[in-house]
Amino acid sequence: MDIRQLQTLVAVADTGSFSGAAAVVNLTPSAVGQQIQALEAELGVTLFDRRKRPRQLNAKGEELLRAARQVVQTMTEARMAISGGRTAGMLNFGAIRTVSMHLVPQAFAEMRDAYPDLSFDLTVGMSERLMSDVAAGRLDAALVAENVGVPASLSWSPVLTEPLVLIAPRAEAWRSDLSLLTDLPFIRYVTEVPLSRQIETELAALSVSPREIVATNTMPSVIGFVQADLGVAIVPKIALLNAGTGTLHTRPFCEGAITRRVGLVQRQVSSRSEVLARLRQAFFKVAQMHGLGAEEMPVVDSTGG
Amino acid sequence: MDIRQLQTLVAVADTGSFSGAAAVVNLTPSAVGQQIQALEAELGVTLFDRRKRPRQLNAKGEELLRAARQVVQTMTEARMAISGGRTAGMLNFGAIRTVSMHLVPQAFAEMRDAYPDLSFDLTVGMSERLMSDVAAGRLDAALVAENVGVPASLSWSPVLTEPLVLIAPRAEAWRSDLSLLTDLPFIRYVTEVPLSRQIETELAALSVSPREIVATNTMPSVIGFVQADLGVAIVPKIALLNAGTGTLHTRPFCEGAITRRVGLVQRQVSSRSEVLARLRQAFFKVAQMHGLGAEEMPVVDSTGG
DNA sequence: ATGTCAAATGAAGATATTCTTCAGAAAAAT
DNA sequence: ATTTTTCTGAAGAATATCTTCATTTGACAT
Repeated sequence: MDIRQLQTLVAVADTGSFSGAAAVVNLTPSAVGQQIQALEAELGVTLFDRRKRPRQLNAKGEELLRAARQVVQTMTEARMAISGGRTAGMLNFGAIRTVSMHLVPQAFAEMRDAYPDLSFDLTVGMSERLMSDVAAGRLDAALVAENVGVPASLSWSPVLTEPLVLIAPRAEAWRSDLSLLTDLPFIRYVTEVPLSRQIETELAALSVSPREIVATNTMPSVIGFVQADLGVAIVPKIALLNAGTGTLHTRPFCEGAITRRVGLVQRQVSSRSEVLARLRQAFFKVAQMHGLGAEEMPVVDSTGG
Repeated sequence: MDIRQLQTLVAVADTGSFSGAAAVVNLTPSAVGQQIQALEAELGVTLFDRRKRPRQLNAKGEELLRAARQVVQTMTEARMAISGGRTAGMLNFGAIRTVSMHLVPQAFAEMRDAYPDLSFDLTVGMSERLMSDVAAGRLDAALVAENVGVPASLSWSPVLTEPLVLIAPRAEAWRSDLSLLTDLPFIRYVTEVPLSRQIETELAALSVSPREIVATNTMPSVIGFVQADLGVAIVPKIALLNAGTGTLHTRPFCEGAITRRVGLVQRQVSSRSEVLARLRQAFFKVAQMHGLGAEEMPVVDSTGG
């Protein structure tokens, strides 16, 4: 089965006639008919209702058509990716809020030299939403948290490992972890993102049930409450890049054992894969500058050009 | 470009050698080499690093390999779907909670006659999660709410339209909609599912801000609170099938204008599509028996067998 | 180094496929 | 009824793909 046959099937479905399709794929109508016949012979079924005159796909034909569209789509993407790839134009990128403020802009800046004709559109959202936007093609890629279900058509690869840190007012620096969490009020971060669930889970695992005094749903306000001497909180280290840490006491939570991984999701087959491989490197570099590096630096394979 | 060429590329990647691949695809090593060369010629690039001896894919080769795997996968599915389809064995199905109790079991019962060798595994969850499970292949299909992002590889088609109804204690039946919502306490349904967001939105659109007295996160408990005379609530009509409505006053919310559509998600290309088309019909039938029918009954195209 | 060996490439010929051309049939449009 | 458009079929040319067999290549062990 040749992909060109699938392409002509798509053309037939789109134009509504064999001869129309012939014009689209630059063949004679006869050749189009033969290709369709070849498909029918190979599958052992008829694809068209040949009694009606505007030839109409039957159920099996529709079935094959859906597959054909998908195959043609991925092969077109793959061809583009292989022959140079789209290294210019708008790259639609998504990121979760914590990394959207410093990490992403700095990584984008790193890219300016290598790809001067590339521009960026950044969408901030929650991991699940960003993931489904990538799957649907509305985004080219996104930086999202780990542990969200990844469809088979997407790939997730780690970019940075954020430690979770315990923050408290300066004056309380002398206390132990346990004392901070049980003797001082706890500022809870309540949203629907995986991060807030993860913090809850980790606390429960340590059998710590802190006295809650304030619950808020934005990271800056969590930090603000701690700075205002109202209690302690657990936040990803990167969130502290925004606020001056002068008035805060910061320490790794659970000796840095509790971390949260953030990675790049993209479609398995994407015409942007070259740019994205480069972007991933840039993220690594910037993450390491902030002491958030993941396990190992990715290698770019530049052979076969 | 022939799909067999992509298949041999996959075989080469899997076995690690041309001759190994030759055995897999039932060809001579020479033919395998020629197929790879044909691919390279068509794309105008080299795919393998030919200096090293266990031939290794280069970057472009890996790119094509990902596309090839995807193409082979979808064509295999499509072939199965076309040649009879998998109408026996375990069908992994997902559903949101409200429909999992009556609608789904009844629809499954409808299927027993047509497909006696088919068995069902039902997973209950939230729409987003179910959707990503379908995309990842862990489920064959699922019944989920509308308005969640649908990846391009999936299709969503409506199955039932649930009206949202206002429920109140019997004694308050004389009140107007507005009076019920503003003069009586409101039992809020707070979860992360789209339904609870939708209810909030609709209330806000009507400029109604009810006095909240209780917030709870399960549908049976919402109904329980109303039955206990604590206030009014807004729930999908289908949720009332569980509880006896004897003690409740029920009326359409906004004259039935506010509805919530539930539909079937499945992969665009699936070897189960025949069974799923039939199942969708069964859902329609059962939904109409409960007065929840969507716009129109789907037509099954049974030609071309 | 050098020989050995499995594996990949290359050339040649047989086979199969896929295209175009042209003629005929069949449905739609005038 | 006639024209027009659209599809099918046969024949032959052009192309592609397979197998066979000889040759070359690179890895590995001696």
